Amino acid sequence: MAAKPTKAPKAVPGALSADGVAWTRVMALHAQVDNHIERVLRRHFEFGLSEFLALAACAAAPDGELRIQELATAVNLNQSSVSRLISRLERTELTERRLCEYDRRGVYTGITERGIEIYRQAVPVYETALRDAFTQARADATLAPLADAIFATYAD
Amino acid sequence: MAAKPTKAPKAVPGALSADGVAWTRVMALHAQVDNHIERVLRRHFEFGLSEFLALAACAAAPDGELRIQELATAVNLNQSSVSRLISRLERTELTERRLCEYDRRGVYTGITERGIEIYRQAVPVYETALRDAFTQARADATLAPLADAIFATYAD
DNA sequence: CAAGATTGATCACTCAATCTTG
DNA sequence: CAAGATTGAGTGATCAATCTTG
Repeated sequence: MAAKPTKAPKAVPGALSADGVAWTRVMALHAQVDNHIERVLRRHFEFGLSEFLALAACAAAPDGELRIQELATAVNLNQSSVSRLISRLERTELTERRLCEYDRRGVYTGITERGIEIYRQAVPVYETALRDAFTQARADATLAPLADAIFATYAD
Repeated sequence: MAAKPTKAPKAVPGALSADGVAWTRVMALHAQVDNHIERVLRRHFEFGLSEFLALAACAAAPDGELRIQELATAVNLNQSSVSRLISRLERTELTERRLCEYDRRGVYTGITERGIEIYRQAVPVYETALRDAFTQARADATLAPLADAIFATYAD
């Protein structure tokens, strides 16, 4: 979004701005990495990325439990989607619904012992899939600089 | 648990690496921007982001036409999804199927005059939605540095 | 048989409506 | 009435299978 000094935008009708092009790269990178992680997770477990993120969020929370709204933020989905997501996780005993005593409208989604065990197995699979996907993406000259920038931004 | 009150109590078995955290930010940013653009496009037109990207790809191609595989790369979807995508675009006369004379297995998806007109109207809507989404995302301290890095990477 | 495209079945996500509780 | 969660209906994306052509 930084102002570009002395470059006139292309007058070609239908041409995207520099920012538009940048976002196009982000979408491409995201699609590639996301698809790869999704496939790898489903190949090894009985769930995909949304379920993994939900388990991760619960595992990191106090008492291993979170409410629908909190989970929605953590997995980037809405209430409705999360309600169905935790129904899937519950079917395989990875999480369980716990009633909230102080506000009976609320429902806690708590990760089970089995859920913790499976999640721990999934973490290294996820991390490996992520690294592999990025290695693959770096082969694309248009994506390599973006891949580098992302990790550099959050390198501690 | 919690036997060490010192530093790094997050050395828990289920903790994500720095790269893992970085990708979490990317997913959050992508979800927010993607959702916003999708909603804005559908509010103004009769299609969403995938259709917009397909129109953009065709508009930028020689003769305004592309084959399924090329479109699949441009919009980050597979053959099957693109086949249905162009069926939708065809229903509203934004594109048309053109047979390939030299390889009758192939099919060209060509943007129509009407498609070009609508696409030109959509570009500024898309660009504005993109900027608005990023402005919103920058309000989140964990996403701001990523937002900056993305545009800086392609600002040449 | 391989490559390109389409179709049937299935699934995850979304919106809108509904139900319950504060 | 507002907030939190769930459910019904509809859509877009995917896999696998199929059809056609090289």
